[in-house]
Amino acid sequence: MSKYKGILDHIARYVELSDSEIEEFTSILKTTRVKKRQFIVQPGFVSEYRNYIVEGAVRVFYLDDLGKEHTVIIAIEDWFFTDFYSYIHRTPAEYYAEALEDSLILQMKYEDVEELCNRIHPLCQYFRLFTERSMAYSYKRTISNISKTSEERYWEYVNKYPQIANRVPQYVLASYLGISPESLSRIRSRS
Amino acid sequence: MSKYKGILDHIARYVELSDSEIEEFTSILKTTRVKKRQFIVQPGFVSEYRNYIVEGAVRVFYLDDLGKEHTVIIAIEDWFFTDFYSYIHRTPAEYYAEALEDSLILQMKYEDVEELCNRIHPLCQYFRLFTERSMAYSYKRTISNISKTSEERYWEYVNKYPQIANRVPQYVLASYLGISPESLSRIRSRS
DNA sequence: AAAAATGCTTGACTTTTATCAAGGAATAAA
DNA sequence: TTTATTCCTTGATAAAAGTCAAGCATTTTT
Repeated sequence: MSKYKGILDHIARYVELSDSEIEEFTSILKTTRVKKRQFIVQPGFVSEYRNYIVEGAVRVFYLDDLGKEHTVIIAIEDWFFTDFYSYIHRTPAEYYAEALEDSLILQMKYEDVEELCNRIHPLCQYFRLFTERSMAYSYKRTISNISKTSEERYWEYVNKYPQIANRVPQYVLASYLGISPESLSRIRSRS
Repeated sequence: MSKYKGILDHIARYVELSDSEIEEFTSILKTTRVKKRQFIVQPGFVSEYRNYIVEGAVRVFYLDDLGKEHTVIIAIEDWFFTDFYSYIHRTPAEYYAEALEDSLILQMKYEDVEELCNRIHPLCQYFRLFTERSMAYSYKRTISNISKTSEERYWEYVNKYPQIANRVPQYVLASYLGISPESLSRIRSRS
């Protein structure tokens, strides 16, 4: 099965592309394999790509002044990731993107995406609609962060993404939820 | 000066529309005046519109089971607001949008926006690019929420939006930052 | 101008979560 | 299979923030 099937299905959930448009789109995709613990994005370098995960798992995290990690994105198959601010504004990244497992990713360069979105209206629609949905989801996470207790956020995540919760290290999940690893361990033990 | 100037300038920051496209776009805008404390969106009703503030201030908040308010958006002139999840998925809203001041807003219906985005490529580009920027910003807020102390979040907000911090009630700002009103009062007093 | 409602502050106390430190379990490397 | 490394757990303590309650100040309403 083509390595493009996943991403093309993803697009097809929103818009219909002609065969030639599909061909144009797949032609900008760069296939990359990364090993566990490898960095795909690093502070100081512009995040050139939107990345789609065909197989594997990746996280995007921020390393603060005290050396603590704060995870913004935990992504598995069929998810996109990048340092979005860096990608869009063409400024040096502030985050790391790190492979949590050996992964196969598809990368599309900013300039190529913009060029295609200018030319291909349905593709522009796809990114618009998909980003709007991501935005709606992002508000939900914000509400969760400002209104729920650590314990509530943990169980909410486990219910929503049971497969991910068991797949990534606990300290990664803790740093995603804004909880110390010790506290997360205690939350899990009392129940 | 036209009440449309602000929103048209906003669009012009991203794309160029022809006169007829501008005409088509402005024709879907509904002008609404709301009084302070009036609700523009309420739980149970679908959030039909994307709302743009010409003059005034609005907040979007969630009322939890314990009766506590959690503010997701504080918006003033030249900002958009809606219950994004409800607006996009056409499901009943979970949030309130409440005018913090007497306000003048421009409302565009979901169906009209979709129809125009289908027909007018530059408008689709506008919403895509703008939403992507909102998304990049949203990640910053997430990082702030999971990695910073209440005090840091407060000063970060005051530095970023000094005019808003002095314009909205303190308990609104507290509920936006995920802090109790009492704690915010104490944070302000020690400095 | 008086009364009511709203918003802010402060104190005392409680709860939650973080921190520091040590040890154990599991996994990966030699 | 032994040794390292990584990850998780647990206990003791400290810090941060929330809660409850009362009072004051400001604005709005009558």
